[in-house]
Amino acid sequence: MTARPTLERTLELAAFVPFRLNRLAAGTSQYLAIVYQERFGLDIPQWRVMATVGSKQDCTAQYIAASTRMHKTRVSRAIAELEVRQLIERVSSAQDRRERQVRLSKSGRRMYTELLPLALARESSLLECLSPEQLAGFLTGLETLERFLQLED
Amino acid sequence: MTARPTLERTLELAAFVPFRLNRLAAGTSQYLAIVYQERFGLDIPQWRVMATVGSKQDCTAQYIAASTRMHKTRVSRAIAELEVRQLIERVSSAQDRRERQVRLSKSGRRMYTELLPLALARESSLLECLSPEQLAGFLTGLETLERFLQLED
DNA sequence: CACAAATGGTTGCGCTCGCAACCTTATCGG
DNA sequence: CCGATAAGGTTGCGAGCGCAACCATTTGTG
Repeated sequence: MTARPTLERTLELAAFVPFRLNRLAAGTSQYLAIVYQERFGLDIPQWRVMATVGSKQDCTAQYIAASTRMHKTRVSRAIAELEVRQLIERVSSAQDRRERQVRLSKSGRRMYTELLPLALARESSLLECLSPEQLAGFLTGLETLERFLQLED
Repeated sequence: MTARPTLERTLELAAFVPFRLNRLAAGTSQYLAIVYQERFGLDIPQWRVMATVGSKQDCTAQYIAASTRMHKTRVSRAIAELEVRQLIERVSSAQDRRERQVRLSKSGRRMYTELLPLALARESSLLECLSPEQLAGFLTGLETLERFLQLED
C-alpha cells in the first residue's frame, strides 16, 4: 500500500488527485452535455433545475438550491429563463406569499420525460467502461469521500 | 450487479454520478484551497502554473496549458499575474522568438518549496479517509474513467 | 400591537473565463 | 526569396457567476 512519505521535491500535477478529480468532473460534464445542451438547449443550471423539479413537483427555489448545492442567485436565474421558455410555471404560495411553488409546465414535462431516459442512459454508458467490481469499488470510495467532505444532503 | 434498466420516471440528482463527481471536485478544491489560497494568495490557475513550473523549469505557456488542460488565455493571465508578483520570470527563447521560457524566481522557488509539502500533505489527509482497499479501488476506477474519457496526457 | 430580526427571492456590480480576433515570428511551397 | 499559412502568445468582449444589497413578507419579542 506504500504509505509514501511526501519527500519528493516536485509534483506532477497529472498525479495529483484533486486535480484529477476536477479534470474528471469537467470531462464527465462535457460527456453529458450532448444530451441536455445540444439536444434541448439547456445549460447546466437549467438542467439541474429541470431534473429537480421533475422529481419533486411544487418545490421552492430554496429547495432546489439546497438539493443541487447551487447558489440561490444561480437557481433564480435558471428558473427565470426556464419560465420565459415556458418549461416551468410558478405560483405564489398561499400560506407564505414570499415563496413561489415551481412546477413543470405541460411542455416542460414533455421535455423531462424525453430527457430523463437519455441522461440516465448516458450515465450508464459512461459507467459501463468499468467492470462491475471496479464500479462497486469506485462508488464505495466516492461515498466515503462525500461523507468526509460532508457533501451529502 | 443489478444492470438496472432505466425505467424510473424521476431522477434523484443526488444519486446521479456526473452530478456527484462535480460536487466532489468542488468540495475537493475547496478542501485544498486553504493551502494555496488563504496561505499564499494564489487562485487555482496560478497554483497550477506554480506546480507545473516548479516541476519543469524553462517550459513554455503552451506546455503549461497542455499539461494542466487549461485554456491558453487562462494560462496567459495566470502567468502575467505571477510575473507581476515576481514569483516567476520569463525570458524570450533564442531559437524561437515567439515563445518565452517560464521559470520560478528566487522567491517563487521559496514559495514552491514551502507550498508543495503542504499541498501533498493536504492530499494525503483527504485520502486518509479511505481504507487502503478503498483507495486502491477508487484509484483504479478513476484511471479507467480517465482513459475512457481520454483525459490522460 | 409595533417594531426588530429573519427568510424567500431578485438584482446591481465586479470578477473570471472562453471565444474570436489579433500581433509577432517561423515555416512551408513555389 | 517571397508570399501564404501556421504557431506562440495576448487582448477585447460578452456571458455566467457569486457577493452584497435590496424588496417583500413573515416571525419573534417586548
